[in-house]
Amino acid sequence: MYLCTNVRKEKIRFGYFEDILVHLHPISNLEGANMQKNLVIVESPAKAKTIEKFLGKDFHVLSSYGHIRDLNAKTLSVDVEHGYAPQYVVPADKEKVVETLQAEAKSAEVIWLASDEDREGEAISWHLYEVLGLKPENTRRIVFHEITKTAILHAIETPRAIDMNLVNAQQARRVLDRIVGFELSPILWKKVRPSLSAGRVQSVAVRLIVDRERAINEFVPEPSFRVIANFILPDGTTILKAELDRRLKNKEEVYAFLKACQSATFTIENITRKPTRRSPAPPFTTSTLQQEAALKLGYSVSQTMRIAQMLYESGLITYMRTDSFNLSDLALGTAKETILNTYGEKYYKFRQYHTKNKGAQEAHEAIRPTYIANAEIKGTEQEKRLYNLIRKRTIACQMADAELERTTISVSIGGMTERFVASGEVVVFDGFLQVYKESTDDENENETENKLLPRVNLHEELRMQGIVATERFTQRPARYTEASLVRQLENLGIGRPSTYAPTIQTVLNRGYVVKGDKEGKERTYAIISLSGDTIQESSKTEIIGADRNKLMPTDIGIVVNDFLMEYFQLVMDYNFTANVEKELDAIAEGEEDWTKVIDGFYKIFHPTVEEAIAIHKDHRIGERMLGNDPKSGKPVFVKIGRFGPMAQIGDSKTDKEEKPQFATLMKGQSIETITLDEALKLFELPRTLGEFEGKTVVVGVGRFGPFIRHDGKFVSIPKTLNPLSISLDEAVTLIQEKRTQEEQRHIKTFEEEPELEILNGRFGPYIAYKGKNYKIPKSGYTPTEMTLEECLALVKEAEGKPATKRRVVRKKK
DNA sequence: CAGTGAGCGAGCTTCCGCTTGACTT
Repeated sequence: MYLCTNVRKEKIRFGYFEDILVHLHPISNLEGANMQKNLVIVESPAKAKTIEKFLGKDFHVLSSYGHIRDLNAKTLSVDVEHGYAPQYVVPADKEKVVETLQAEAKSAEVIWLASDEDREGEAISWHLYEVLGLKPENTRRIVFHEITKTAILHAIETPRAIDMNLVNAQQARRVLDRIVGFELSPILWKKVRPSLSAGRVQSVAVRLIVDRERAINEFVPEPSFRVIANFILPDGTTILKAELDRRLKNKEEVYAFLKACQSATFTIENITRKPTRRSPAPPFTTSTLQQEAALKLGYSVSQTMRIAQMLYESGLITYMRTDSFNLSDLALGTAKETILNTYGEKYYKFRQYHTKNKGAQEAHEAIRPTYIANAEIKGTEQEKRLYNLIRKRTIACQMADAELERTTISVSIGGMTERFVASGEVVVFDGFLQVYKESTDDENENETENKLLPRVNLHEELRMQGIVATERFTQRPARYTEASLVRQLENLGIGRPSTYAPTIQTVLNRGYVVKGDKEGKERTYAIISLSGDTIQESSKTEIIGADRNKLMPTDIGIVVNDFLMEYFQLVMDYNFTANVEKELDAIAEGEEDWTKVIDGFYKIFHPTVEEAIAIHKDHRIGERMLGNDPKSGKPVFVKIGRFGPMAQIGDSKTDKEEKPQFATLMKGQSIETITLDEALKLFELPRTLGEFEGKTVVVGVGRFGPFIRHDGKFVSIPKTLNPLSISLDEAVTLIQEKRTQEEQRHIKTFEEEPELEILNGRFGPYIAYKGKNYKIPKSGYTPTEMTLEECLALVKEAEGKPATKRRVVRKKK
């Protein structure tokens, strides 16, 4: 137990763990005939399997499956009054692993703790040491950065002690995250909604998305005119397209400029050729793999990780949760060989990439194929595609630069200072581009790039064919995708490779963020063109701001974010994690005591928690007062209700006489932006539109959006119609449409067997029988002419087969 | 599939980082 109290560097060096080294048996002693019992413990079972092959039969290699001990999941488990002492327990799902390891350790001569060489890995070794009740004399701590025979044998020859400073840095990290998460979350349960959560990583992830959405809302596009001219070269046929070297501010400027051009002479004023180079991107880390797999293959972050895990378990790639650019000497060698064999010497270049964070200890390699020469793998189509991506990126990073030539032609306009400029890029030597080109999520990739320019001569006079000035607008900031959010988190040093995908899942699960589409708006823009002697103006429309599969904050996300921003700036600061990391590094260096670091934080943090609870004693977070109801004079406000954002007239706390009225906000409305008038309209629902066929037609909003009720049946109102202003005629049309759809749904029924029907569904005709649905094969059947026997035969056939495999959606709690 | 929301209030929820399976609803 004294191990987790303040241990200074000196104490470590000459203390408890030094004994482990002091009492080491010489290695040679281990090689005796009956002393083959070495137990090596690593973190991952796949790694265990590989290493066991390298070490031979004297070594048994087992896996701890990550951490084996943690703070109790149900309670704070940090004694904030007594030195922040953590209470660790072995979680239920780890009991079996611990049992196995304990039994094996008992009968082993020497136990080698071989968890990763980073903060978490060091802590895993220490927990193993404690939980398994290991003895200093026969326990050794070893580390290796790559899984190769030489690296592992070298590690075995150079064991060290457990680094308690590093362990303490991990304990500080763990305790801090627990305190932040478990002190903030309960405030949200009370003030906003049960089961919500806040934390050092997830709350900042939500903040990024909220901030971005606000920047988008506040963005005002600024127009300007982009001017492009077409010139005819002296040969009379070839066209040179060039853009004016500045944008024109407004129509007046455009007209003035085009008028001046009518009589101007255009001359080739300058031609420059500049060689440029492009270098390959470094090999993949978790976050860059996630980005490229999203851009090139369309995989979600979690999909990429699931597929990569399969490849890793099959021994095809190295570990997929890493932030290291490092490649083993072996990998560098085989990459070289592959490139020389396939592309030749000209294409090879040795490169070493350095991991960005300087203090980082490289626990793993970059993500690469285990055997780089291996171009074809067995597996699913998805696995093959991801493998190819990884392989190409790995090979490309050891290839020569691409050499390009950039040509710029400038055309002077008689008597003016502006120039028309055409630029093009030609690949002189493709180098790494032959294998891999990095993708970009920049939507305005310039179309004028990468084009071959026609041959022109200096001082040549050109004939102007036409000039077109098109109104363009500055672009709003882009919404985050899963992958671009991960990239931003990594840039800020927030989160780890193993948590990027789960963090996104958490903020989605809590309802802070949704992944979805946004419809664009139409915008008109002006085009002013000069052709021959005439200047013409026209206008066109374009759709702007449309988005697919982007992350957007919900009302709950915004309300929670604003609350956290108001009271817990320290934790919400984009630099908070980076600052914490500095402290953790100091602890790892033995310069700081971990409990003192935590105390420094807690003394600032905890009072803000108390303050937030006190101030918000009888006020819920996120309520916004809109004004008073003109009819009753009662207050109208919006807030987060049990079922999401809602509006309310009257307050039960001040008004004991009458029950308040409630109305759910409609899709697209937000607590932040809704006006009093818009909110009051919501209370007009449900509204009776009139009668149809002697029955009332009512419009309302339910759990699944706006609907019309008539004769006990419901019809959804499509997005194109506004439920607040829908007319009786429109409603009747919808009811009739639904009826014809219903009729078409029933293709065929059978008198003999009323339980069996042939129906028309979203995916075409199918058989419905006793509550289950059965597919009708595409060929060989005409649904309208099928007999009952044929149908029953298909049902029987389907029953015989095992149920179609279903994808596991999510573990339900 | 479909109009919910207080009131009296038990007992529950939650963090971040390591790592893989196991439920077939």
